[in-house]
Amino acid sequence: MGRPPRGEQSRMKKGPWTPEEDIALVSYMQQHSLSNWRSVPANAGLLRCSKSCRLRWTNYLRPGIKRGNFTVHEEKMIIHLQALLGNRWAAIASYLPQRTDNDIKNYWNTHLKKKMRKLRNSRDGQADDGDDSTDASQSTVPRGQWERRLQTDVQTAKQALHDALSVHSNPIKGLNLFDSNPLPPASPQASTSEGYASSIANISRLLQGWMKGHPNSAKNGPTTTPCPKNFVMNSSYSSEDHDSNMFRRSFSFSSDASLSTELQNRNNLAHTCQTSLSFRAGSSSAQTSYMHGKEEVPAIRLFEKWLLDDGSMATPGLDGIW
DNA sequence: AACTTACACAACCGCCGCGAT
DNA sequence: AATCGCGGCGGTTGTGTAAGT
Repeated sequence: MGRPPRGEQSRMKKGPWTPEEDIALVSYMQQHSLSNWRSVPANAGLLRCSKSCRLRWTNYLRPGIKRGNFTVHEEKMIIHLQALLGNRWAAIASYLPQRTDNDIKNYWNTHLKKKMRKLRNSRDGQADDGDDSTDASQSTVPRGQWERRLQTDVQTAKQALHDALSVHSNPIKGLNLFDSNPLPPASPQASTSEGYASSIANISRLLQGWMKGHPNSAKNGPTTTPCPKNFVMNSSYSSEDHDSNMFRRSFSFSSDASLSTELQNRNNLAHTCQTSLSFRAGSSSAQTSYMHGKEEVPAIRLFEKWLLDDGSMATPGLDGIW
């Protein structure tokens, strides 16, 4: 194999992706089953490194990604999964299949971290000291206190995750987190997706412009314009479209990529559950939950039970954020 | 209107784990 | 067992835009 020569690497393009590049990548991804990312840039005719292509695909172009503001439900999930798992955004993202880890990470860093800090300060009656840590890992706390705090945090996480999973009468006893229909926004403000919408709208408009100039699009009316195989660009884009629906109207795919994505996410969930159990195994206060008599309980069931049982938990300070 | 600041999000960088050789 | 390349992850930076002065 071998790395690309330095000179070649330096010729790689950086910075924001253009609509043409997006189209090239989407087109390639639709026509080829992905064997390795390394071959993608050359085969798709892109002057990008494989990493950049992978990132662009997974964080932006991949079908099934939900754009726009986070719902209260999602927000709760993130906050408490973060308390539970730490900054393991990929693991957290596996619980929110339509969101990317990058998206969640950004949302945490720009919104939730501040929110949590504010909350903590108001609870502790302290001024904002700029301390970003929000989990049980604060090293300044003495060990005994740290353990109690960890227990409290875990307890808090359990309660709130329980709340989050129960929102909108979610008929779970199991983790039914894969509803393909996004929950309705909790407030009119939350329903606006201007930030993403504007950027996607821009891309869509640029794509339209590009398609107009494209020979294949000549004489085509405002209907769908076949571009690559399996890839259809709908040029009747409306700026009133929202979130992923808008995106789907701009890019519609005939493959079942989103389905496979969901299946993958389900696998990720199972993996995450196992990971979480391993995580907890490191905590002396949590090890007993592994033992359910002599019965061997599947990891996912155990984790589910751990999350959802014990409904009498206090949620110190977390109510009232929303 | 011009400039500055804050914010949101996209993209990059560096590290790590894993599998292949 | 050691090495290498790839893919994935989390932290950080860059960039465009909105809000404020």
